[in-house]
Amino acid sequence: MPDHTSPPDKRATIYDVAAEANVSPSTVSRAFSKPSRVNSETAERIRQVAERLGYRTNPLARALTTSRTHMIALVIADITNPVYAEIVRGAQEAAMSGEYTTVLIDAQESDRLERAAIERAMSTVDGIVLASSRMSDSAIRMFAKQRPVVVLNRAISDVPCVVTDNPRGVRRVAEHLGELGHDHITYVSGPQASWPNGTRWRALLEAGMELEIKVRQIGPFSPTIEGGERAAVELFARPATAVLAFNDQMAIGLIRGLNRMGVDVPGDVSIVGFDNIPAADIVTPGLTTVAAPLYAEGSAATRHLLTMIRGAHGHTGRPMVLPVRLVIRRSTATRNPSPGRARSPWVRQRPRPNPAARLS
Amino acid sequence: MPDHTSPPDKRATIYDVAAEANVSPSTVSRAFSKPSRVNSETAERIRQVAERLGYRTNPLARALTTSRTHMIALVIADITNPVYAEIVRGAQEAAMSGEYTTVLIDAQESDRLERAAIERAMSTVDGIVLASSRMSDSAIRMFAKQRPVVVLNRAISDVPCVVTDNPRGVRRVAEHLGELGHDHITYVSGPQASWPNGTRWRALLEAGMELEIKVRQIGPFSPTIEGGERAAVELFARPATAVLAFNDQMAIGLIRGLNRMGVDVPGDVSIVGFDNIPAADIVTPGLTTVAAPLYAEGSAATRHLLTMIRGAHGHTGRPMVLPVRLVIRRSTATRNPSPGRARSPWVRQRPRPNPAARLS
DNA sequence: CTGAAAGCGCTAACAC
DNA sequence: GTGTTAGCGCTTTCAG
Repeated sequence: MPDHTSPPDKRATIYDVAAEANVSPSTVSRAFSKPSRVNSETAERIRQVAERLGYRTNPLARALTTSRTHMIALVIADITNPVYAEIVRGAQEAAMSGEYTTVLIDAQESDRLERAAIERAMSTVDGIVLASSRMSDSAIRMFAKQRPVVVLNRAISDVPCVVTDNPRGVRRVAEHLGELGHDHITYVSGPQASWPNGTRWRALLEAGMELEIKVRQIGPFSPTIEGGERAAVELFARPATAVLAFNDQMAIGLIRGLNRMGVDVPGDVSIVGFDNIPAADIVTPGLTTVAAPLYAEGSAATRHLLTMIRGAHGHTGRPMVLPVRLVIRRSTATRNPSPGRARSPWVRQRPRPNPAARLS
Repeated sequence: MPDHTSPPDKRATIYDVAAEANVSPSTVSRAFSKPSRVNSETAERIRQVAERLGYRTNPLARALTTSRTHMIALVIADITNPVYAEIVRGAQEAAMSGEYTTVLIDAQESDRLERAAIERAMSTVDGIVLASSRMSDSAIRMFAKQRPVVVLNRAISDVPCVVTDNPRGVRRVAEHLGELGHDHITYVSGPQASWPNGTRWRALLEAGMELEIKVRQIGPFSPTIEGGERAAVELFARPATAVLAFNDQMAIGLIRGLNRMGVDVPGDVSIVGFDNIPAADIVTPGLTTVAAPLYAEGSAATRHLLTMIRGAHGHTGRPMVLPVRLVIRRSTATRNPSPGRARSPWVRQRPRPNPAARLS
């Protein structure tokens, strides 16, 4: 049984290899650097010896001299939110293939926590990907001054950004809802510190203008199922026939909350989400939502970060924008399906005993 | 606009502080170590100077001498699986409060990937938490020889483990199903490399024995919604009235797959999952499942790891076992509700147009 | 192409 | 308590 009281095994060092291979330590070092600037014959011998001794270059020592740790930080707003899973995967993959290790930081939707965690990791990483950061622009810029930073899902001038085409997504939602006969859309707002939240609302305002659809906003609510349930209560007091939620979790919460109060989705109200998380496909009714290329987001941001770390100037011009698409499921339907029923959509104000009668 | 071509700002070093405060570097060092073994007056002065100079101790350099990086690795089987979210949170929290940073590694359900990633991180971390590792026992033992390791959701002799009370959970499921009149339970198996998978099956065998319930197993399938859907097809060929799935994702996939084929849950078949992920509460019908204290798992494992890193011998006796509880929702029901209907549960072999008629 | 020497920023022995 | 002296394992000048 291993005893970990004392520091772990001393591994073979560069000196051991050097001695064994009859060369100087610096030659061993050179044999392991990128363009192996060593006589290919001795290089081979060195590699053999290293293999035999189980030598592994010590990243810490290397980092101390090169000031490159080969680690990047990936900060996400909330690990509990499934959207980040694919983003993390994309980032990991890109990092891996660039010989980089990823340190994941979960900000738990807290500005304060996020800053603290980044501050701690700062000196240990070569760069940072900020996915859906809740920090202020100025805080982000401050970090960006000390380390390469790429921001995901947010546009900040002077910092390289990767975003999805929110305006286009919202526009598609508005068109879709319009075609179904809705002339009024309620936006259920997420965290105010969230950049896409503001962007989506503004895009909706604009789309409403062009398509002659009235819009309004309620909230903010927490971007969770629970937040959506709370929104349902408020929505119940100020009825609507079509709702766009900040994200899928909120949309799912909305459906649940409304059902509980006897409101039928999509019979009484159509609901649209954002993100296309896996759960969007398993709720009843299936959630109409705007899908983003999550994996690509993580991967693009990370690749961009790596090029910056390697010396590029991070083209800070326009943010890189990734396409989205509208996924239509069952949570959206034509308004007032039965023509004779021109009443308010919220006719049944009393909870029905069983909300399962939505055969429509 | 910052130029990252050259290494980032040289930060103030211990020497700068020493010079400014008129003390030796080692004194500065001492002033920053745990029991600050320095004249409290000069300690204060040093701290002031450090503050003014924006001095931050360089963790890399520190690690080089102490061989303690203050980082641990947390390896999870699949970041896409929501169970890990809370585990990660628990681990992060525990790590944080122990002044440790967590490096998250997503193994993507791949033995190979897992090993590779750990090998890369190995020399950079002081210890490892292996959550639901897919590696062989011997591989794990090998790592455990080089670094402190705590294994989560798996029992391996000679390595400290934290597990949940799978046998008890399964037992409760069997009892519950038995009370509902089921005399036969089908276990839908997950990954064979998964320890809890085998454990749960064996526990079911045993419980079946005692409670006089017949059991059988199908699979293995991938532990995802898709895997569950595939299992549904196989299940359709060999009907059952009660099913225990390896995890919630599979259970949800099962429900979907069965519904699609015209089989009603829980009317025709009762389904139970494992884990109580958030989605278990939002599917229709709500999923009966075995809940584990996810956050506590992550936190316990990590705290244990930290004590080992600090020199304890990792009491390798029995694994630490955490309690579970059965969460009963709508996916389980009494067998053959209408007494006159003593037919096979799979009477409707043709897909029904609408599976919503489950008012039970 | 290779060796020698210096040092990254910090801590750990030792002395005083 | 505090200063002095060596390094941790590697890279990087600078010579040859």
